[in-house]
Amino acid sequence: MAHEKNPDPLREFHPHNHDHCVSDAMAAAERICATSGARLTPVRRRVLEILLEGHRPMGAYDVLGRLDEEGLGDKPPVAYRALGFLVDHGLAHRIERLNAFIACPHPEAEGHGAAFLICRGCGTVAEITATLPDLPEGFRVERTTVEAEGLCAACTEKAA
Amino acid sequence: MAHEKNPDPLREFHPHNHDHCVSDAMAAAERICATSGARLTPVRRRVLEILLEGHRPMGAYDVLGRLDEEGLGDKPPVAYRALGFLVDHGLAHRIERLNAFIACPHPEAEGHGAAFLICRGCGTVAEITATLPDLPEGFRVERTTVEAEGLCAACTEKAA
DNA sequence: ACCAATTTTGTTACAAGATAACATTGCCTC
DNA sequence: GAGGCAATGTTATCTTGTAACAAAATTGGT
Repeated sequence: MAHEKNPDPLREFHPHNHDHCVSDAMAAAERICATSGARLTPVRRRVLEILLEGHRPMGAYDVLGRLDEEGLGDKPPVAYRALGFLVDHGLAHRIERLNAFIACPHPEAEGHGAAFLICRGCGTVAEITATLPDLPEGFRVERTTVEAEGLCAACTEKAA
Repeated sequence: MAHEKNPDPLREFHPHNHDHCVSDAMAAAERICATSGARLTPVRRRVLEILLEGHRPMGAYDVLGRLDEEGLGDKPPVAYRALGFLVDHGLAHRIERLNAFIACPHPEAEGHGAAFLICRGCGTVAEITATLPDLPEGFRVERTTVEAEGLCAACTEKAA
């Protein structure tokens, strides 16, 4: 079974039924972990849900606060370890400019070139697929960080 | 007077006369500040020199340590303010993945698309110019972060 | 079922990175 | 030489992230 086609990449900037994002991404995460043998333990699963529900970048300590409320842990390594697991398995991404993490909305489509549009107005972040143009030879690229900060359409209007 | 043509972008990964980098970039910085009216004060100038001499990404506290040795200040804001000035004026860049700063080797050629190749073997960082491929419409990009981590040619050999 | 190996979790204690806020000094202009 | 602005000095605190080790849970072999 193949994954669905990648929907509107700017969906994040518009109203949409976010429950679908959450349930779809959770189902995809289950499949990915089942396939790879990775263990989506309770804390890891809950952290992924928190990120998906938050629907925007969250700092490790934001996530930790949520875990603490739910009795799942209150020490930094708890959050960092779960977040590290999710990032390692492509279920979440780290947004470097924000020192924050965001759930990957379509983890089964990944591997290649994830890029992020960060609206400085509303804080929304959209993940898009961007192929990085030819970097010089003589350097073996292993991971890329591509983040664009600016204003989404709605915030551009408001600012006008 | 126009600036020189951009030399080998992977120069950073090879031996080269780094004194030239330093003096050229300092001269360019002086010109830029003279033109724009920005004030390249002693601490700011010295921080730029430190970055240029270091020739690789340096954390704010690394820079502060150097300043302290020279009696130029020992409180974090001293370093952060000078680094902020340099970044704002395109004389240095922040490498997000490393929480570090690096001098711009050719500040008069900038404005457009700076990207960075980060060798995880030797820690060297090269700045290149990369045009970001078409991002979706409906988002006004103001700044981009493009960083590629991997192995430079020399470190790839060593690892083999 | 039991043991050994590995992975995951729990916890302490820090290290590292960054900024808010306010006082002071220097610089330019009129 | 007074007023305004830019830059510096300083305190204190906040945020982000990790090293290190102990304890518990899971897995796999027999």
